[in-house]
Amino acid sequence: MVDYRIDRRSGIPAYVQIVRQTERALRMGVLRVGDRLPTAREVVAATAINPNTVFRAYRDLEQAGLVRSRRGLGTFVTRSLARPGAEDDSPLRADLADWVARARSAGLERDDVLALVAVALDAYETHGRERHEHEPHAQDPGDPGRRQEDDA
Amino acid sequence: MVDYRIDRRSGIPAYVQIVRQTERALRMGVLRVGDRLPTAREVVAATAINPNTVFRAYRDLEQAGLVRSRRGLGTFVTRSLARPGAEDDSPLRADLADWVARARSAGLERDDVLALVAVALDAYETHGRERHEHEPHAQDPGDPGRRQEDDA
Amino acid sequence: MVDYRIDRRSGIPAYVQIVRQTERALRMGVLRVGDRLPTAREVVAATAINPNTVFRAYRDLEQAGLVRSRRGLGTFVTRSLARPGAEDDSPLRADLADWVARARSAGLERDDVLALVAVALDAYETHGRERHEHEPHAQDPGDPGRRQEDDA
Amino acid sequence: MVDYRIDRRSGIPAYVQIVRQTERALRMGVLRVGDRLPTAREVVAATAINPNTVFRAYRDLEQAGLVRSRRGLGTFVTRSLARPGAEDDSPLRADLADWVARARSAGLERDDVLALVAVALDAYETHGRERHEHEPHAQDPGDPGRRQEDDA
DNA sequence: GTGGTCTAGACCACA
DNA sequence: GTGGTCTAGACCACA
Repeated sequence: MVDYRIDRRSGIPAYVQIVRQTERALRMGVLRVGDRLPTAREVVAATAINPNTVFRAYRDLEQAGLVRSRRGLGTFVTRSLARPGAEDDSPLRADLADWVARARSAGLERDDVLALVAVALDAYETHGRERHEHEPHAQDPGDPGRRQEDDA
Repeated sequence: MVDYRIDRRSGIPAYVQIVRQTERALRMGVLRVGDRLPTAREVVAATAINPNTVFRAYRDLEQAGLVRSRRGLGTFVTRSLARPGAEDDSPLRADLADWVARARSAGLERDDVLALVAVALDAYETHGRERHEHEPHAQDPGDPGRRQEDDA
Repeated sequence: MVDYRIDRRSGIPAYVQIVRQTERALRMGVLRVGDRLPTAREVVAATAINPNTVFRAYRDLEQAGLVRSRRGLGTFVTRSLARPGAEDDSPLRADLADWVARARSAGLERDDVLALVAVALDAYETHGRERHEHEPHAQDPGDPGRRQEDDA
Repeated sequence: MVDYRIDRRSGIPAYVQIVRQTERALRMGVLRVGDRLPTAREVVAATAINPNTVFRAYRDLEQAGLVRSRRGLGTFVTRSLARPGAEDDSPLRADLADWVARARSAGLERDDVLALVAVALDAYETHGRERHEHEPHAQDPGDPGRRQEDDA
């Protein structure tokens, strides 16, 4: 079950926060095709935001083709964003956990970490790709896709 | 020089994007005490947003004590957010660059990476801290600070 | 300028009525790329529906790629649905006007006419296509496309 | 036998779709006085909607005086909306079929045709009536009746 | 009970 | 001034 956390001081619209947290849950495999999202009432109880706002977020997700709302039944996941390589037990995740622990232990705050990651991603997308790649793979090197606003 | 990039589709207010990008530049040491922020005119030229929106962002930064506007001269950084350990040539950054390259090469998109990092941070803050810490340090483990909404 | 007419007894949600009337105006060339839709306030003044409802309709149109809302400026047409053959002075339109006049003069109400047209369209899509076609043309015969609920 | 088609993406309540399709069948003479409407069970099997929704539609039709539900027997048509001039073999219908074929062959989509017809009806009701009428008839020109929302 | 529409109204973002 | 978010609350549609 996803549990949404709304940060009212963040300046990010609550409905955007719900959309993004849902997408993240889809990417991480926390939500799978067929799963039911929490009902508007449940989200309201958990987050103290208005049902209309939840509804707005779910509608956006529906238009993105990720979920389907069925009146009287609930809202269900229709498409996964899960990626192989992002599983719970993958070496990538274990190594990341180690790195995060080192970074935090070295005195970096959460936001420092996020800033570093954003910069590292930018660097990779701009010029790092070639430096690191020793064998070609299926990635489209020209189109980084619709970037989520991670830090802006 | 910071160059702001405004993503109009992100749903995040433009002025919030400017504030966050500025904070990130401060954290990364891209902006240092005494540096001048781009003028509203420059930002307008680069981003096609209204100067009032830039002023609004700079006002917020000033209230946060990070910059100081001096009439007729410009807006100047008054406080750094740079962290030791986040320097350009730090091992942390090199290791992160490697990890990012592996993740991207494994087929993960930018957003997948950001989701993984957010989850790793959450895990660290919740229960990973003890597991990974072998020697105590000065961080107050109870106060992660005013968290930037990274993923919401 | 489009002027929306909301029929509150029709059972069709007001926002759907606005969306459809806008699409119709685009099809008929009444609205063209670059044109500004009436502001929410103007629609409210003309129709006595709530600004939020107008907003909802315009957002749907935006997500359909037909218009673009710009804060502080208004909402603008970005894509035309105009079809050659549907111009004001086309023979098709003149002949239709004659037919409508005959039908109405024969005692058929507006709804009778609409029912007849719907049936004629169904018949054409099902089996009439071949009967009437003497020479092939570019139409895709298999996919009638996303049918607008005309009569349901 | 009417067979209802529910378009869930249309935004029009399912029960309204049933009511309208029934009315259309009555207008076209597809349903006649004494005919039995499909049972809720049959509609459910064909459309996957809830029986309560069918009942709701039939209740509306009954209140409009068009049908009568007889417990245990079914729901029967009690009033026709058929119009002379709309028969299967009428010249009006043949001419309309030809016009529709021309329009579709010219590249107009179903929705284009519906938009054209709606506009032609509007034009006729507004000012075309006089232009086209050469002999008076029994229609009350002032009362177009309860217009069905065709396009809204 | 669950989703969906609509309203009135406050307040914010942007030009 | 124009669009956009959010709330509270009424009421409807559907299962």
